[in-house]
Formats: sequence, C-alpha cells, structure tokens
Amino acid sequence: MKKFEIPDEIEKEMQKKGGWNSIKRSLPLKEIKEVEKVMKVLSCKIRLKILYALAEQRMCVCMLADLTKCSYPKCSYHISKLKEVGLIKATRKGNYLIYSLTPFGKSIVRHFNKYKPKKLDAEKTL
Amino acid sequence: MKKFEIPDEIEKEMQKKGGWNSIKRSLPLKEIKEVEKVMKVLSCKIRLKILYALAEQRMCVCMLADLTKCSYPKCSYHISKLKEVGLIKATRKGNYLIYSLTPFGKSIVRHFNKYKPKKLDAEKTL
DNA sequence: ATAACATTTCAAAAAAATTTGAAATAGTGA
DNA sequence: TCACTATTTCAAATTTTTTTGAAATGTTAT
Repeated sequence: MKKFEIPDEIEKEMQKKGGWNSIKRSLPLKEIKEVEKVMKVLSCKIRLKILYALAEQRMCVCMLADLTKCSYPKCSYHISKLKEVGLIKATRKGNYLIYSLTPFGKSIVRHFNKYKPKKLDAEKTL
Repeated sequence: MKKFEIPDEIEKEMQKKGGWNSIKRSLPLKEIKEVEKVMKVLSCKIRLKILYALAEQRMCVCMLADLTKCSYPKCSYHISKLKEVGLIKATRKGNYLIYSLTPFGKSIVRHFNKYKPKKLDAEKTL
C-alpha cells in the first residue's frame, strides 16, 4: 500500500494514529468535493462583491451590474454561479429580478466577517 | 451617479441605509481582494485534500503525492499555492521537506469542520 | 398583438489555471 | 569529490473559466 520511504519520526507519529492507511481512509472525500464547489464560486472578486453587496441590500441586476462594472451578460454569468450553489436567490418584481442572499449565503458572509483577513494575517504570523 | 431605474420598493429600502452611493462605498474592497486570494487556493480538490490530510498529520511530499495521486511536479505546484497564502509551511528533515498547517491553515480547517456542507445543505432548505 | 424593458442564453474568443516531462537544486553519505 | 535521493522549477501543452456581443426570453404597457 505504502510505496515510499519516510523519516522515522513521521512513521512513529503515524503509527499512533493507526498508520498510513487509516489516515488515508479518513479523508472526507465527499465533503471535500462539496467544499470545492462552493469555494470555486467564492474565488472571484466580482462574485464576492455581489455577495457582500447583497448582505447589505437586496438588488436587481442593473444595480449589481453597476456595482461590479460588468456588462449585463457578464453580471448574469456571475450571478448564475452564485445561484447554482445556493448562495443567492431571486424573486421577480414586474420586469425586475431582485436578488438576495439565501440563509446559506448569509452564513458565509457572517463567516467572512468573523474571520476577516486582518485577523487572519495576525494569526499567520504567530 | 446612479444611471438606472429601479423598483420604488428597493429605492425606499436603500434610502433608509443612506442611499445607493453609501451602500456602494461600504463595500470592503480590500478585504474582498484578500478573501479572493485565499478562496482561489481553496477552490481545488487536490489542495483541499492536502489541507485536510495535514490537519491529521504532518507529511513529506512523497506522502502528499501518493495521497493525491499526483506526480511530484504537480503536487509541488499545489503545495506552493497553499504555501503562498500562508496555509501551510515546511521544515526540512535531511532530504525531506515536511509540511504542516500554519495557525491560519488550522483555523480554516476548523471552519470547515464547524460548517460542514451537510449542515449547510440543511440550512439551504430553510 | 406590438413595443419596450430587464435579464438570460449562446457560441466563439480570450484569459487564466493546471498538467506534463525534462532539467535544476539542495542535502546526504560514500 | 561523486552519486543518490527528495523536491522544485521551467516552459510548453492542455484544460477550465471568463468575457464578449448578438440573439432569445419573459414581463408589462399600449
């Protein structure tokens, strides 16, 4: 199963945890896949702007397009990514589609606010 | 400044919050940039595997390459991404480079464990 | 119906990220 | 010193994501 040499010190540490195969098996692959999907959507400035903006105020596409300096099709593309993973949702108001955060979207923004990069930077240097 | 029509209802909501320009100005652009950088790194299955694995046990590259089924150069590429944003760090042990999570990396994994997708999925449907 | 508007969809082009294999680096031990 | 091992770097090829502009959709008002 294990086809490589590793330092003794590490080998010993692993034995205490049930060995290499046990560690390998414990990787939560399904969870990782899910996390990846959401992170992919969150890994884009335009989409983060939309998310942060909607945390303040529900908005129609024209507002989001102005806010992000995007053309309509471009804005629509990013909106659809956020919608796909359930971070935002739309309701129609006449001609307008009004976007707002889902509970999931809100929880993510709450996260960001709790662990701001500033805070994280401080922690990095510990 | 605002060059589009929006529903009255929304307009009123915004006025209560200081109007469009105030909302626009309140976007934390710098924070968004930082978050984007970290999320970009976290938006990849291979890198997430590495992160989760290192949360269990520090490892050298050969272990990570086996775990992720990556060639060395490929593995090294992903490791460097994680290192760039300060999620992991290396120490040398003879010929081996041993990778482990930084405090920042640990805090991110803690996050994941707190807000597992399962939990989030439940929340989505609220 | 038809016109007008907000928004989305589509396919092609452009840009960004990843993968590959060969070559380089850095440490160890003979 | 030389050979050996673990790992990284590099540039080119591939894949994925994003951007673009034109055309389509769905809603309201005439």
